[in-house]
Amino acid sequence: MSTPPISRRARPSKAPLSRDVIVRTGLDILDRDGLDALTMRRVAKALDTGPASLYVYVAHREDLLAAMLDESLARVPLSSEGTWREQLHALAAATVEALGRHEGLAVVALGAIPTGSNALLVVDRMLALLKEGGLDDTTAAWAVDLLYLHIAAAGVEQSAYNTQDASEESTIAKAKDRYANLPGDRYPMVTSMRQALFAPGDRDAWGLRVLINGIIGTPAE
Amino acid sequence: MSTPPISRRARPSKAPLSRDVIVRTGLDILDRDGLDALTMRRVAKALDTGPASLYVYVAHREDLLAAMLDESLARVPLSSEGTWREQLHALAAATVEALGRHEGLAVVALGAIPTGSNALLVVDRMLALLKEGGLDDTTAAWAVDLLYLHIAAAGVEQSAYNTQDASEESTIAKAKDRYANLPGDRYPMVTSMRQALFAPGDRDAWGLRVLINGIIGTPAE
DNA sequence: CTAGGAAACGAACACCGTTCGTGTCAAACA
DNA sequence: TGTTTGACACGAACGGTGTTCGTTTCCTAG
Repeated sequence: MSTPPISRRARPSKAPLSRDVIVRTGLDILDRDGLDALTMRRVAKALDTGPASLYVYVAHREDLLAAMLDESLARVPLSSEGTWREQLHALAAATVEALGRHEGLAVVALGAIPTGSNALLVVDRMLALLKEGGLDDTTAAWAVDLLYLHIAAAGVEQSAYNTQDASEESTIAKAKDRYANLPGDRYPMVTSMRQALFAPGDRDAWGLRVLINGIIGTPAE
Repeated sequence: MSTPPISRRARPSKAPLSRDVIVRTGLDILDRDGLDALTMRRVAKALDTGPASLYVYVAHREDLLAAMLDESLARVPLSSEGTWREQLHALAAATVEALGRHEGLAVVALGAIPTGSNALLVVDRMLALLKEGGLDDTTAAWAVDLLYLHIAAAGVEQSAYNTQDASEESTIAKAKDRYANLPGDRYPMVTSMRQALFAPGDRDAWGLRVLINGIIGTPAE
């Protein structure tokens, strides 16, 4: 194709590139088409440019993902009403939900020590609430570690569940099937408790209650 | 190159392909060179064949990873000594360690309902121990959910820590640095508790104690 | 000894992340 | 005002990737 080099002056004033618009565009694509679709080329095309241009603002794809993670953590409400327990529960639940809303982002948070500025705000708030609950420094530090790990993991789970290809058979239905046809002698408990395993209920809230109860009742060392 | 088509008869009796040898070769490569090195081409080359040949036994790369995950779960000792609590703790810790030994494998376990035959054995044993502890069906079911989630997440963390490129500066040291230079007014707790946050200690064991204590003290619904 | 079917394979497709060198433009300086 | 400069944008390419297709090879069953 012989596209003559159009002066950018002539074009209808393209919005300038910046780290922020790249991150936001990335989140758009992620939400619309999933993690596999989030390629540097795709982001570049959405911004009407080539992939090379992105590398001025972003070191590599992982860097972009980390920035997207922190951006999506910006929307977590840091304070709420109630006792410190209720506030901690609400904060954790909100963070899980923020992570769960974008497929694959929570995985980025999982292996790493929180470092983004918004992630650190969440951690800071958590520590404050734990201290308000009367925990000593060591227990509070370990607790925030454990909570953050759980939050990231729960976020992964939630996003995996949210992002079910409507086209293919539900993952849960498949698993149910598999559990139903298991040899009862090799897996006696799984087989006999099949019903309870798949029964509905608010497991997320229960999990957070378990963690908080356990933290309160288990001083470090 | 004019390599004349050598009849396989003439070759020194290449070991035949099979799902098992592919999975084992995959684990070898993963342990030796990391997740990024685990490409279909690399596995094929290690087996002295082309990538296309693998697809007879393996549906796609993810399928291979899932098979590798279950294979590495085969080595988890399912029973030990002590009270049901101690046994549950040991089982969970052993599973975390098995997952943590192979970089990136735990991530595969994270989003999914356990379905592999070895994963199911672990789940079955956990359910048995929880029932031995006197929990009702619903609580035991939710507890195994929560424990499995934690185990997978802890495995990811451990493998991320194990797989530190010896070449580059330790991730922990970098985080310590970042925490040291944080604005104290924006992150008061993180800043003031910096010491406790990075202090050593057996956080993994504490985390499991927290979970088990919490489970015992938090009946479902 | 032959026919059939499963396994292995070579080549290719459509992408990917990332880098390099060149071009362009707006602000800073003379 | 004219010129320099340096940051940004971009086209093209490199060296890979997972996966598929059509063909060839080989073992086994008749």
